[in-house]
Amino acid sequence: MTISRLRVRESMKVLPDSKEIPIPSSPHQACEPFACAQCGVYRLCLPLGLNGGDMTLLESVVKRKETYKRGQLLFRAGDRFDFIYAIRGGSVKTSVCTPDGRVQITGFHVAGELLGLSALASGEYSSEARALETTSVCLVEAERLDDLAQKIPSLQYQMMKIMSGQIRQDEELMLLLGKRNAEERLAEYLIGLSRRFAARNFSPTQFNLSMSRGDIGNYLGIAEETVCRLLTRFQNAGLIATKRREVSLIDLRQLEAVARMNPAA
Amino acid sequence: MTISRLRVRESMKVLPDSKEIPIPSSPHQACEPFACAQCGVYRLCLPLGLNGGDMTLLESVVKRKETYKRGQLLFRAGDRFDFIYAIRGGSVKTSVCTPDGRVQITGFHVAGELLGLSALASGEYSSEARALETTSVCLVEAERLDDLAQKIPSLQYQMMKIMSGQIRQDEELMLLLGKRNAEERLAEYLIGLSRRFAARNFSPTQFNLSMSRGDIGNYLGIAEETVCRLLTRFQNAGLIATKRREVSLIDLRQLEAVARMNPAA
DNA sequence: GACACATTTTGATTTAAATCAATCAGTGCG
DNA sequence: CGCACTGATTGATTTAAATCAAAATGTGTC
Repeated sequence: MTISRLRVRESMKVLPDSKEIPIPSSPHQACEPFACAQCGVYRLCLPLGLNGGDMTLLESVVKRKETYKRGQLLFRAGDRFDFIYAIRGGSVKTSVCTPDGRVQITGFHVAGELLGLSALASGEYSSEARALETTSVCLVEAERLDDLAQKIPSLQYQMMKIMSGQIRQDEELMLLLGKRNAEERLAEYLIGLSRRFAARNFSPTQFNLSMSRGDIGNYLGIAEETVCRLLTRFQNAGLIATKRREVSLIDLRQLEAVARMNPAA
Repeated sequence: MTISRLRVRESMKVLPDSKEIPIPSSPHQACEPFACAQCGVYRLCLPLGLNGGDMTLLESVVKRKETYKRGQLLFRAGDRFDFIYAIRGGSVKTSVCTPDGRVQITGFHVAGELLGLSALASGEYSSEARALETTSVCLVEAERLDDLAQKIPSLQYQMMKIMSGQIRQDEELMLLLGKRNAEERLAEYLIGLSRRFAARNFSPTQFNLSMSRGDIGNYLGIAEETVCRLLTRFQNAGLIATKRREVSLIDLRQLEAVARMNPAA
């Protein structure tokens, strides 16, 4: 009795990704100490009205500031939960995988975003995080988080808000993975990137993808080849222009029509 | 230039679900007041070591205890965030949808689970929740949540843990939607239900599905017909037995092999 | 600069699952 | 009871996207 046809599809194979450096025993150079208040992204990573005193308190638990190079791991699934990571610059992908090695990328993260929140429940990271390019982060010691939250009441609330936002974002991704075709997924993806860049005062119509076509496909639940074909199709239709990892969104309105998600904009 | 073929697939259509009662202007009977400490599921909905005093405090903000009948809405996406819902008994489905009306069910929830957490970030619910059968819930006023958290330090931490757990669970669903075939999805689904029932001291091998085949398919990102076909296939293979919504898991080990997720277990 | 290697692109073919189309239980009701 | 209705099941056919295959384009390194 064969339940399964036992054929292994491409999408189910492990990403080889030979570019990935195995395990960095210890991350790279530590940055010079500096104040959160002077950080360009602190508003994003802690979007709360901390007063001066609280800020100092916060700084006291920001343990280290480190940089990772392309392909390096920040943490892996199963690692003990030691730190919350706040991205200062660069970009990171997070992914989960099945015991048999299939990988699903669950997010691409840029400056101002927090990593490692899902580890709170169990004390170990449930996903892995890997730098897509040279990336610098701040680390907040998990152990001192409780302390800190006690001393800064608004902090815990803010963190809950961030987690709540994460849940909402995950709901969107589920909707995308479950109910949208390949074309809509990719259009939606480009629009989403555009919005995030806009929120960070980068150009919303012209940007550089730090992730490969394979990563995009994996994230969107479609094959790498399909990503290429669709990009070509969008380009031929005059919606975008691409040159390798450089993308220009030419007709955002039409792109939104393809994504069929945000009627107005 | 046709970007999209513009064909509307079944999976993209709105669920008609004519059984669903439009909007219950006000929910049904309110239960008699009672103590959380005596609630059969309080350990599940607040898995924390509250001492006597804290428990009393908690009870003071549990606003109402209500029941909903099959098909009734607890809340809708866009509604103002007024309450966190804790399920005492019955079951609820939550879903999100696109502006053009496609629906993705994001979870089925049973006794001891909290609903509405993703509303924290924006102040309005991002998903809708609908009772699958007669369901009773406790409501915690959102406004008094801050207060309460201040007074019971461990509560906020526990809520963060719950949210963290939700994020983890969503990651699993993304993996399932993005990287697993129909057979694996359904097998995994049955196993997941089994575990949840086991955790609540119900039979892990024999249970009643409160959701329709259509709901299961929607949740798993596969067509209703595919759900039926696979259930038949599993049955023919001697893995399960089904009679309408009654399911028996006969060979859990083999079922796990099909899901190919939890090697040991 | 040329070799090795990684990434992207394009084309041909296959396939898992969707859609289309009946039919078959259960359930409730006048 | 028999009629209407919802939900579940099974079969036939179509299709979107995967897989297989190959070439083209970049990138880094010694």
